[in-house]
Amino acid sequence: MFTRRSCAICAGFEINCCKAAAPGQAAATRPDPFDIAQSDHRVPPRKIICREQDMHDAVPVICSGWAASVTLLPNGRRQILSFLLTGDMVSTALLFGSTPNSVVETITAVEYRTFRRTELKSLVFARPDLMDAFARIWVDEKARCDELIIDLGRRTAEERIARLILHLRGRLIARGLVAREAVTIDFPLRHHHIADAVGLTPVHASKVISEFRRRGLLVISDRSLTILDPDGLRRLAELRR
Amino acid sequence: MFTRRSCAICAGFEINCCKAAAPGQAAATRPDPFDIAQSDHRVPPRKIICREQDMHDAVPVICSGWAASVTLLPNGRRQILSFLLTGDMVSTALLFGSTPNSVVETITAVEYRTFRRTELKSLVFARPDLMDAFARIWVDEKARCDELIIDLGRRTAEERIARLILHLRGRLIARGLVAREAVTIDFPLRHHHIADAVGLTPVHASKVISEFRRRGLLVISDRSLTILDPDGLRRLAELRR
DNA sequence: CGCTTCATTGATCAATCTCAACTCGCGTGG
DNA sequence: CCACGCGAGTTGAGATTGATCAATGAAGCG
Repeated sequence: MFTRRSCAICAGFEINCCKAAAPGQAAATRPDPFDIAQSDHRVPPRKIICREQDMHDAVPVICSGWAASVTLLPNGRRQILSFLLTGDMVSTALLFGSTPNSVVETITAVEYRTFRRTELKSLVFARPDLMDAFARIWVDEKARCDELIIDLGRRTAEERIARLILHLRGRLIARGLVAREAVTIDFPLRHHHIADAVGLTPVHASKVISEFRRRGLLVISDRSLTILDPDGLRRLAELRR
Repeated sequence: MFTRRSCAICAGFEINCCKAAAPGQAAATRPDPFDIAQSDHRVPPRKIICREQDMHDAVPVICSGWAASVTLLPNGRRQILSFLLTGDMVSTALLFGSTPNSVVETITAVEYRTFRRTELKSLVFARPDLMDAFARIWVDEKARCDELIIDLGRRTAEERIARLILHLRGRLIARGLVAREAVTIDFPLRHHHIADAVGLTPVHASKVISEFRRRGLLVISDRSLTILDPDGLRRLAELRR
């Protein structure tokens, strides 16, 4: 079983079915987790966790590390639909047995835990409080989805990349995985991840990031990100011109 | 109260809370609809139905006509997140009181019906069968959202437009609003709607559509769409090169 | 040590945008 | 009834953004 610091904002914890969540700091404020089947996995970087078919009865939650949900097009192009961070459920739609047309790929080493879909579903449905927690996760997921549509449809390369970076940082902060005031944070994404997430080529992403560095906005190096000019970056991310 | 032919696949009917659904053809196969508050509205084309704030306690369902959920950017650009057709719920996330960052604009004249959020929510949650129906709607919505991300991120203007048209047609057919074999269908979208939906400028959308016409794939004119070469269009929509 | 992945940079190309001009149809008000 | 303005579609020219191709070097890893 994994040990983590961040169970308190994990999807599995909010829905209170993750056994790892109970023994630690959570015990005082929470009832015992529901006893539903779960299985734990450890995967190295750059591996595929689950393909379309594997998902029929399993709902995975990321316990640690970074992954991405990516769609592969017949012509070899890739689009990352979302990054999955520590504490993320892979997809809320899985609870209803929808077959995703994407694949989950690890970026760093990843620990994840899968729950039995049917069990998890009946548990969530049986309890309004769990359903509310679940709904919150779902609404978040949808909101990010909409944001990405706007980014891809109507924003420039610079704006997209600036926004991606700020959004990721925001999610990490919201999860308590990064201090709000931290200037430098772990950042395992390669340029090709960024490119695939915002609909650009790795070459162009590299050019934009280099330009950001040149302008003193941020530095990405050695698997870490340093935001030197948060306001400048935010201005860029919000609005062109 | 509105009269319609298509209640059988309306979101409001599936969740069985729309009073209009019961008296007609549905009575035989369905129990009486649940008695929750609803209010009916009629709006002319090119009007905004609901802004962000109006939505606090209302969940609208389109009874007839076409509308679009659109986001307005500070620099004047627009992105259509989804088209809303007869029978569509504006957004499943509304059930959970999420505030959308989009506005619903009518394209044709629209009739819609709003339900009280809290009532609808407790009704759906109380009954697993309704919840399943609701979940299906939600999963559909998310799937279309993901598709759009892929389109905007990784497909050309031609592919995007071809796919949009085929998808819309597919939805209309699935709803029984259009015969599967129909060659010409009602199509009230302006070029700027298409452009805003697939992240292009109206002029470029116009050029692509003209090119489609020149190649004998389809004709859009006089508020109707004729697909002359469905296979050619499908081939184009699937895969570049 | 050799291999692969990754980042960088420059040159050139292609897709799409911007700007502009023109047309058409429609509704409105004089 | 006509003039007018407006929204919409078309088309062309030129500008811009981002893609493609190619070469190079650095870093990680068996």
